[in-house]
Amino acid sequence: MEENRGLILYGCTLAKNLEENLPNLANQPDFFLRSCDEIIRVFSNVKERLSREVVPQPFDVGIQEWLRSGTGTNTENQAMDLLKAQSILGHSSQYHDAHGFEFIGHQMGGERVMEGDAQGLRAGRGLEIKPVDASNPSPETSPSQRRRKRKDEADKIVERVPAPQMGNLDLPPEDGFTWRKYGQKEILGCRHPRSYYRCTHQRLYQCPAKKQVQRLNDDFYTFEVTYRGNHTCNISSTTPFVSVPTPIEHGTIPQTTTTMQPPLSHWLSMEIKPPPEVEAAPTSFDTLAFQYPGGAGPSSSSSVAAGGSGSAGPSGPQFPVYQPVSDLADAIFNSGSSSNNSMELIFSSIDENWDTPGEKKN
DNA sequence: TTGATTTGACCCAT
DNA sequence: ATGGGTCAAATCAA
Repeated sequence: MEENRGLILYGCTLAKNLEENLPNLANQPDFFLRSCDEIIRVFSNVKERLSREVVPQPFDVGIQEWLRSGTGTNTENQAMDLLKAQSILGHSSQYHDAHGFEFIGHQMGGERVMEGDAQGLRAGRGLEIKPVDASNPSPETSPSQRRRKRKDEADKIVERVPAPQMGNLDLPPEDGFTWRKYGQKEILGCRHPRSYYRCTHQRLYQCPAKKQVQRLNDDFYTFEVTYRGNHTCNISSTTPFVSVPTPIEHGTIPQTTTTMQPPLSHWLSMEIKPPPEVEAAPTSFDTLAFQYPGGAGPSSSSSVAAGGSGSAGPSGPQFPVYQPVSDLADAIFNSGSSSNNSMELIFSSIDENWDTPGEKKN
């Protein structure tokens, strides 16, 4: 099952890369085809594997269980899964991020830590996630409650993530959601100002998610990101199918199976090495390589993730058994190269076809 | 024109 | 009284 997860993540990653580079592929149909073939190969592999496994429950439920148990704060597990996936597919690969960090995932006393070999280790930095109290997942909902946040320390998750090492160092780490900055303050005892963000879709969807971003006093290259509230908007800027650590997800099963995004800065920052046959393609696979948001990558200059999207649908991660690749390809072809929402289009298209009968949408 | 960012002011918890 | 979180007008950028 771990291997399957890695394969799926790898497939999604390839699709994401393809989506991000659609504008560059207009004149390279051959490379586009090869990329599609690779995606097809990955998902076909998953399909075969799943079909061989005995699944004692409906497939989509199994996937949701899998997502619930295997994601969330386990970005390092995703890293290892992706590594395994490439191994399964016969790709020689090492697991590096865009800065050449070699990731080592391990667990320390309940706290999950992802360490990089270079500066990350030097600074004792890593992915640090502190779910505080899952039993009280009450997102802020009304203006009258907004001043009570300080009391409600339970409703937050604190992460430490590495800052971009190149490009605009002031950009906060990407986490897969789109955020709108609404404030910045100098904080007593803090060398750097604290920035306040809320979900871009706060108004449209009454999404209460917020985050604070602050550099550490003693490590300019590390952000401490505090998440509060739970996304209800179902709209993310990047890859679907993965869960982000939010208070509501710790402990109880969320009422809505809103698919959350991981701190994508972590697994998006991991370079996916091209498979040999793709490397040999006329166009280097490097054009599809991940680039760190805020660095030289395709990210927008804003504080948030670049275009692309990947709504997983409000009824939770639906996963295809049949037709996924053809639908994906159709969506890509129909989305147009200039669309910023092509992935959203893709996955909404997929959702339409993969919705399990009986499950209702929001 | 529209959406995002900046920044000073305001409000509330401590 | 003070500090942290948010608001909202002004400004910027696409």
